[in-house]
Amino acid sequence: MALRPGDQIVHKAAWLYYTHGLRQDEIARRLEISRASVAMYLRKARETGIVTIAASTELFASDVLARKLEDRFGLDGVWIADGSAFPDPEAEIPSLAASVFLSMVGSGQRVGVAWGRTVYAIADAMTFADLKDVTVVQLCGNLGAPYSYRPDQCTMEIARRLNAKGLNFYAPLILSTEALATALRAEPVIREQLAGVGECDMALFSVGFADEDAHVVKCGAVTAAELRALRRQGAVGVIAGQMIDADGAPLDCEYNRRCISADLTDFRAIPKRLMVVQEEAKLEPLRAALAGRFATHLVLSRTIAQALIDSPAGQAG
Amino acid sequence: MALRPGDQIVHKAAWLYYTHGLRQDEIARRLEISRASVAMYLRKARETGIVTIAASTELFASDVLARKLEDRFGLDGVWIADGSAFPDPEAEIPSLAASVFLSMVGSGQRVGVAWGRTVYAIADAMTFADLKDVTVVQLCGNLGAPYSYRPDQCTMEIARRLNAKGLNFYAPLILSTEALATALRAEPVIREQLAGVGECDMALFSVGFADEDAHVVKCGAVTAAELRALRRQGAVGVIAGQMIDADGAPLDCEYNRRCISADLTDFRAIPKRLMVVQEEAKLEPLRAALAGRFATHLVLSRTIAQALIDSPAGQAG
DNA sequence: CAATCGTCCTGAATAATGTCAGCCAGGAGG
DNA sequence: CCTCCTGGCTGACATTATTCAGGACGATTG
Repeated sequence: MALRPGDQIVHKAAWLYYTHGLRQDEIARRLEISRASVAMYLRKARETGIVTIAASTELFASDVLARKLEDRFGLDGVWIADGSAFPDPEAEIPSLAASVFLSMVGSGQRVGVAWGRTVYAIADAMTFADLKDVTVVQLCGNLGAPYSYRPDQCTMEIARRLNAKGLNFYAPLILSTEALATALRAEPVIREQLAGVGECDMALFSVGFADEDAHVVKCGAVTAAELRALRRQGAVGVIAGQMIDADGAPLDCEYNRRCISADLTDFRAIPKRLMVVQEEAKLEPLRAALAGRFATHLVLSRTIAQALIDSPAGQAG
Repeated sequence: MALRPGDQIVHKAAWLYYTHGLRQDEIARRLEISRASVAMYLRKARETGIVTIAASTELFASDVLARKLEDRFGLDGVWIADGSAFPDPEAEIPSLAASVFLSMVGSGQRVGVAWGRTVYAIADAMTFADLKDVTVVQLCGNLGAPYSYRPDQCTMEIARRLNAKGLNFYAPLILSTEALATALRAEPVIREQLAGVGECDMALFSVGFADEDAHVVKCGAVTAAELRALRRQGAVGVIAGQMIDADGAPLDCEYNRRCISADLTDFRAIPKRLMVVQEEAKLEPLRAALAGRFATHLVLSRTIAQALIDSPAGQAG
């Protein structure tokens, strides 16, 4: 808590520049250092979250299509990335999602984080912030080692950016037998962590494919054949590692019972649940997730948003 | 909610510049406008809170003296302005307080605001922010017309800066008889507003002098003679227009009963209560306010903080 | 104790940004 | 139909910020 002496001057420069609007040369004079150092300190201040710069996401929320989606699916907020703020379309959804996320978290909160390529990209696009007393908890177990978007990495990276405490989950996502999964869930450390899900103020997650491209397949937790079987049983999407059917109900299957992850009923009790969908092809899982009312807030691309509106009303909303 | 077409381009420019880090000339090229316009839009975006720039207040909180005050008076946060971030010592406390305040409010919250020179100065120093669903409520009745720091002005100004809804109090602060005050308190509009105090998530206030310099005297609500009498009865400070004694208890006096303002017990039920003390001479009222546990968070100058530590332990902490 | 390394700093050149007088289009009023 | 006015935009220029090669200083090591 006590500032390192080297950081003090960074804070001071940042304060004078951003709060009082002094010019860099004035600051240099007052602090008796060179102008170049001031510029350097200011960059450091921005990079470490000593100063926070946030642009409004209003642009993406103020849109008829967004309003329609809110009404149709009973969502509290929808943001649509349409590539009109172009640079690098790949980066747009993650950085929009990161901004929306940051505008939703506040000091003192507890946020649950799932995992996946999308969540990792969001973590990566997130600016550093200087929040107080924030806890980031991992919503599901871990994948085997040599996989790049590991759940614990998502959690830790977001925690780092928010200047928050990260709570990792010390269990694999998928176990080989139901019995082992049950036993592990009963372990105090794990039970506590699972119970903690209900205390989150918000959640950040995406929805995954339930097909051969699913992360759980790619990382070897499930074979392609097993997944095809699950699909025949009705799996259409994956939320926090668990299979859901087209109505958004957790699939009653052996796979889900082998899975160590947030209970989806507890999950739905979290007041704010931000879902981010990046891939154009995820219409089916997305519809399932919405039918299951997993999200209260949604970030997606214009094309998939349009597809959602065009698709038949079905069981949702 | 639907952006005015003229604002859309401002949002877009702000997004590209601050979120994606493009240069102004790139943005100009993409948006097919001149670079000068981009610079102008960006200024507008900063001025209207489309982009928010906040510097950490850590510098002022990380200090042994602040820690000591927290321990001694059981406060959740203390910030000390010591003039080391110099420009214009007059402006330092208000802008620090404004930054602290902004870091404490979040979207969806309800904040109560008292009044006074200090609160007005804070409102004035506050940057514009782009919060959602915030309500700013006035904590006490209004003063007579031709006075410059009117409670309703404080409320409305802060509401304006936060992009929030302001709820004014349609009653005078002081009435001429107890009977009238009682009758007025029973009016539905007023009763509702008074009841609303308990629902606030945070409060912003200062503590006033209980002497001839008090605002209530200057603005003519109370005569100097009346105030001397109150002082003899034990009044040492003023919180939201009401007299408190050295122990921080509301003074049981006719004046307080004529006063339309937040019930101080309800007030203390607000979870976060930020008190700001600007004047060096306010040691006595400050001690009273702390003894009464009105504040959970405190912003003050180094000299008065030091005086507080040096003063005998008394009944506080 | 000198050599080596790393860190933090600076001056000067380069790049980016802020400003302002003036221009243009469109609306109101004569 | 012209004139004036307003608001929004621009080009050119002045100001301000960033960068980077190199220098100073202190710590570490052989």
